Amino acid sequence: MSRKIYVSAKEVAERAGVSRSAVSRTFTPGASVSAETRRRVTEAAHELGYHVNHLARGLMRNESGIVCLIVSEMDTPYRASLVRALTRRLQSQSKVAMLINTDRSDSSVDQALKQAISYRADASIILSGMPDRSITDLCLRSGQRLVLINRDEDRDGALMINLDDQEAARRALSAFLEAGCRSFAFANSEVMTPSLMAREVGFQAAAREKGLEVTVERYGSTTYQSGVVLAERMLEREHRPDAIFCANDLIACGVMDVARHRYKLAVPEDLCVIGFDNIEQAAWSSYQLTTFAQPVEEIAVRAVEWLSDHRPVEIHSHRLGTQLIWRGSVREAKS
Amino acid sequence: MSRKIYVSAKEVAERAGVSRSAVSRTFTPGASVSAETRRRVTEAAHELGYHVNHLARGLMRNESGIVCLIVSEMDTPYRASLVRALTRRLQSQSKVAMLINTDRSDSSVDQALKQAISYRADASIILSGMPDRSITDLCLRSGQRLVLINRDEDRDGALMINLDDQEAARRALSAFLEAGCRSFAFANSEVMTPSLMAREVGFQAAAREKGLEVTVERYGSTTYQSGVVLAERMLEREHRPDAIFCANDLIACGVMDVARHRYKLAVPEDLCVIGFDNIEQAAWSSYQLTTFAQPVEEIAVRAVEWLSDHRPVEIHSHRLGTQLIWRGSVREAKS
DNA sequence: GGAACGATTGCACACGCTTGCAAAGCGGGT
DNA sequence: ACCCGCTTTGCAAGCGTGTGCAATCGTTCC
Repeated sequence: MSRKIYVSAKEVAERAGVSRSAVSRTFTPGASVSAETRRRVTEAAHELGYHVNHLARGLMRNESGIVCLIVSEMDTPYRASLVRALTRRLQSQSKVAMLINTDRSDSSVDQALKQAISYRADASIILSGMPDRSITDLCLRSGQRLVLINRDEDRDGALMINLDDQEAARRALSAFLEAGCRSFAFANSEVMTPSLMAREVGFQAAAREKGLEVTVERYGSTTYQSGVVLAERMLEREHRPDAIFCANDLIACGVMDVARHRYKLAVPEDLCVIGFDNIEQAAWSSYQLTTFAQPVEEIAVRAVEWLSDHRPVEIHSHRLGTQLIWRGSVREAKS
Repeated sequence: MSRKIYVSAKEVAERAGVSRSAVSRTFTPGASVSAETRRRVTEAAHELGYHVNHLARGLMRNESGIVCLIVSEMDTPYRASLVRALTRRLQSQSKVAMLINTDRSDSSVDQALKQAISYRADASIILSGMPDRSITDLCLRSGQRLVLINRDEDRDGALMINLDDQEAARRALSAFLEAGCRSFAFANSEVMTPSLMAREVGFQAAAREKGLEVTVERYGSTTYQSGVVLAERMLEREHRPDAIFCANDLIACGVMDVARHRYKLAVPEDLCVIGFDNIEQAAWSSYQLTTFAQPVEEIAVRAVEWLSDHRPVEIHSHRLGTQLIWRGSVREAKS
């Protein structure tokens, strides 16, 4: 099966009886072509099924139109929705997403960034892991733009988009307090992403300000199964918490299921739960989880608008707010 | 911010004191280079941060290494897991996934395929929608490989991967029968994908063979919310079904939640439910949904192995089996 | 009619890479 | 010493574009 079958501008030019440059210009917005030439070219192109070769164009322009999304566990609800929002946004700016899957290891993120470089991506958006500084430097030096989402470490020249996790944690605590809760716990994974840690630390700090203690438990990664284990550990105890703030909606779902099915606790009467992310399942009637909504759409907008912003960049960091979505996993305030 | 900052093979060659071809060959597996030259080149390359330009390489070789994944609603659990499996698999073959989001419309799929052509993708994998024949023909003529997953329509030269939906539907019916169910329903969306329809038709046909009737209800798309509406319609009736086969796990979750919370039915005692896909949530203890597992990994393997298979292709179609995962949403057979 | 001017167009080079081809190097066998 | 065969290397052509530059064309104005 031969392969050099794509039709080229040259063939279109011959068919249309014009020079090759005319073809090129026809497909270059803002170039100078007469209406007649353009017509003949587009016609010939259509007949032959010609499409500009973006690889060659990228070679010339030093601008491939490719943006790499570097992400691990992308089948997780929150990640998936973010990836979707980003690809949509990119497409609307006539860029295209190259999806690179990593495991949690930073070395695989390094590997992914090298891929990005090889394909001369205009930018890379990192949703998981933290690459080595030498690699990010290389990216930046190569003229690539870099966006870090929810990774706190600094990289000069990269755009960092973060949430106000601490603020959210404080709100969570006051929601619990208004509901009359007395004993607080935080259910975390062992992943220790800065943003996850900020939730934990923020929750603890807010409690301490009120003279309250928080039991922190950590286990595994940010999954439903971890939530199951965490809940078992927490609810086994003598003094069970009556309020659990979870690093994550998935964990929260696991916690709720164990609380209800295994310990026969009623949510929110016996136990209040707050999650984070507002994944789709949080709204399902089995959970009705009160949680913080990540501004996924806004994250995508900010990330992508920064990519196409050709001015020398000033703002390198956004801290976006989250919205507390009230559902049924926290008691109504006693009025 | 200037842009032509990527280091090229020429610079590496100068630094290493060799010809530019030597550099090229160093990075071409199987090319003839002496150990010494290779060493000097890799060293220089490393120092300068050189990475082969895949755009230019693709231009020469007529092989970009890019594979387009064309998909709608990719934040849906099943889709997300498939996308993940595919990207992983592709990466392991040192290909890379370009992710294109479409809405349900076929025209947006056409658009996506044109993108694929523009980037000279080696192949396109279509997970949603059905593109116009003229476009797929163009793709094939251009030497692009095409994989259609779960879309039944024929396209000569494309690989089609389907599930044995009908067979699964039959198994669902006999599972219900063994559980002693009497009144059967099928909860479908209005999407009418061939594969969804096969489940419906297969279920109905199997029932008819036993002289039984199936109530079919269709609504919306294949989401949790549709499941909610479908369940309301079905359970409102005089004669409620005591067995519902759902086109989809998401629908099944919606159905179960409505059955339990709104109609106070016990699953599986009052109502048996079977889903399809085996999404992660099906295993959550709030659902414990008995469902058919799609062989996601195998789909990915088959799709990708076909892409790198350079022999003239013979087999153009796979029909893969599904596995019934027994959980708690169907009664045990009375022994 | 001629000049001046702007809009089009074609030529040719550049982008960074691969690869066929021929020249060069190297070693061994006679 | 010579020749043969194999490996290594450099040269240069080509992949499909974009674009600066100069040439051409058509129009308007005096």
